Amino acid sequence: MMTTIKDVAQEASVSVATVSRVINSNGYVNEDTRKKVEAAVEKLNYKPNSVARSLFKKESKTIGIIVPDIKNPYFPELVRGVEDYLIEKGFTTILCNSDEDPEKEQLYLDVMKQKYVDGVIIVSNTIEPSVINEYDMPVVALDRSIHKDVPTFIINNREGGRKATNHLLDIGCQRIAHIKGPELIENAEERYLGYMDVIKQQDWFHEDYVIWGNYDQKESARATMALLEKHPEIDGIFAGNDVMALGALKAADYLNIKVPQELAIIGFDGVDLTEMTAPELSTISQPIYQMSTHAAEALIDLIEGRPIKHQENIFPSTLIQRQSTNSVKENVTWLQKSL
Amino acid sequence: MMTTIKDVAQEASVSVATVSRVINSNGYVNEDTRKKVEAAVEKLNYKPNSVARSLFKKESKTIGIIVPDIKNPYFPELVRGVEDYLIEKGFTTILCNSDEDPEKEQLYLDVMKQKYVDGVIIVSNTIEPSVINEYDMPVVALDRSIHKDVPTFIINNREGGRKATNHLLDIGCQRIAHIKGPELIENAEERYLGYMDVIKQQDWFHEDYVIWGNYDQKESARATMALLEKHPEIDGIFAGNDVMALGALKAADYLNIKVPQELAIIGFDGVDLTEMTAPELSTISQPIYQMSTHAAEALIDLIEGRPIKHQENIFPSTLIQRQSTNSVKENVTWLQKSL
DNA sequence: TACCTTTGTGTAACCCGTTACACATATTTT
DNA sequence: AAAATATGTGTAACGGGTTACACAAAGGTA
Repeated sequence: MMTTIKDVAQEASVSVATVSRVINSNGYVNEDTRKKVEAAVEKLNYKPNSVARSLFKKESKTIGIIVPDIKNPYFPELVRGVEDYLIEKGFTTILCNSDEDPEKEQLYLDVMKQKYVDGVIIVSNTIEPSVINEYDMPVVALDRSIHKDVPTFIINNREGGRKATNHLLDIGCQRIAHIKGPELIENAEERYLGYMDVIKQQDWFHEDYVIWGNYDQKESARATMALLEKHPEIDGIFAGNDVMALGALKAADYLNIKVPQELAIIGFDGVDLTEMTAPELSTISQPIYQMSTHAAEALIDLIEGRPIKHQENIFPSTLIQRQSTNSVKENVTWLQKSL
Repeated sequence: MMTTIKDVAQEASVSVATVSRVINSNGYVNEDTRKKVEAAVEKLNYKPNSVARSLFKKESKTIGIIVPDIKNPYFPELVRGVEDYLIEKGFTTILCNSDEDPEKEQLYLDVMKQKYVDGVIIVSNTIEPSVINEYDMPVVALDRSIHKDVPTFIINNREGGRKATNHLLDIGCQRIAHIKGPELIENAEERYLGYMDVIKQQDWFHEDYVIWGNYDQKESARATMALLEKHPEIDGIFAGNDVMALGALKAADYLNIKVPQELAIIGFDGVDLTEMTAPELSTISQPIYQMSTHAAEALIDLIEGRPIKHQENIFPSTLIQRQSTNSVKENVTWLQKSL
């Protein structure tokens, strides 16, 4: 059915070893022989069988990426960056949704190990470093750090938290609340600490001003409703991610509080969503695509035995000011720009 | 390094054939022997090497899914449905972003063929049926049909288009425009035809009322701006997908047109996004997750040689009415429900 | 000229499972 | 009791590549 290396060898009247040498460009091959073989390959439309090659070489030109849930708007861009980079380098990408469940993570790692997957990019805060060790595969951590021995690609979340909070102060907010992400997720904690760094010097700070949104829009909206009803003095909200910021926007809309005139809102991550709403959402933007291609690049370096330049790669975040933190609703949006 | 079937055989003092019989539960194995082998497997923590198995069996327990772009909000849910179903059945999922480029599609198919990928789920309107034929792999088409010989999982887009348009009429719209998706995409054409089915009987219909949004928010917003400025009589818009509906919402906001009081907007697809905006977006919802698990199920049936029940699987769409098509802004949202 | 190195190619072992086939013993069937 | 069938297990070929090793011929060096 499929043409094999034997067929090509026969067609070109050489041995399989020679064919192998030609297609892999290694060892000595006479110029005439090479041409004969290439002609045979062409004629028979031969494509080497990756599985056979994998078996011998103990590699698969495949990597896995484990994310909590591809439906979370942060991850498609991340995955896209990884996949784009890898296909370019001749690798295919296996997608795994872990739901932050350590058992699922291990199941995926088991399967991948058995398939000789060459390496894994992991977004996780539940996985134990010892587990990774056990599998003895190249691993890099993306968006969330796992252990100092695992090359890590993240942004400075704490500084981002400070940027967001300072921005709200800069535009004149007097009482700033924070919607915090899940307790177990390190980046949520860091963003919160960034907020605290700035806010703890303010004499008006009140512990009620930190609410809990679980990186979920609906929970965030409910919590924001409760907050705004109890503390109508709040005039600025820094949400730990964009989805929660949209929840806050929702709550404000429901309570007929005008954004940004009466309440300024800023999110975190810079997902595409933030440009889609009205008002458009200010955010601390992560270079998601860049981070992911760099992580993929590092993984390939690990796989191919090259030294990793930096174990810890911290990318800069960028404040993007849009309508949700403008005191006058007249800043330039993409819609205006394009007219 | 890794334990192999030989190690297990030695540990249990049996042949490799017997070990293979035990782990695959086929052929005759004495109860005592089985236990001995199982103990050895346990003791050595043996996991069979999938690559060796693949080589012999010419199968890989891996499938591919080709989507235009995982960043498009419609696809994460689709991919999630497929992945969830397949991991359950012991298959892993390779993700491919084609950007609707036939060359990329072929590149992915080449790679997958070489890796003995067992089957492919394709979302494409560019791929030629002859190409699929060439590869001789199990294929199902999802969201977009390819050819009548390829099992297809879609919704009735034309009927959905009619539903959307009729809904706008039902709530009292007098002049209804349509934002059409890309010309080459069949489902965009169908939704447009559904709109026409309803609208062509109206004496007020004007060809200007159909504008072109390319399934893109920004293009849609621009086109809508132009439309509303030229035709202020428009009081209802049916957008060919949710992202374009958000573009229309954006345009309305920019022109200070109140939604839904002055302009009703309805989208198509039912992606999560539609619940996130304020106002929440009415939409013709697709059972995305269901469709994708059914497609995955059919693919497995094909792979394992079972007959496919239906070549063409058309799922029902559902009208979801939310704030963007309510003449009074008081319908129940998830935020209210949860209070 | 004798010896060494480089070039060129084939044979066969190897990667690690699966299974056809052979063979032996146990259980039924007639 | 003989024949037929079911049960249990091992040997070795196989899948389709890669590469160590052997060997031969050509080119270079002293």
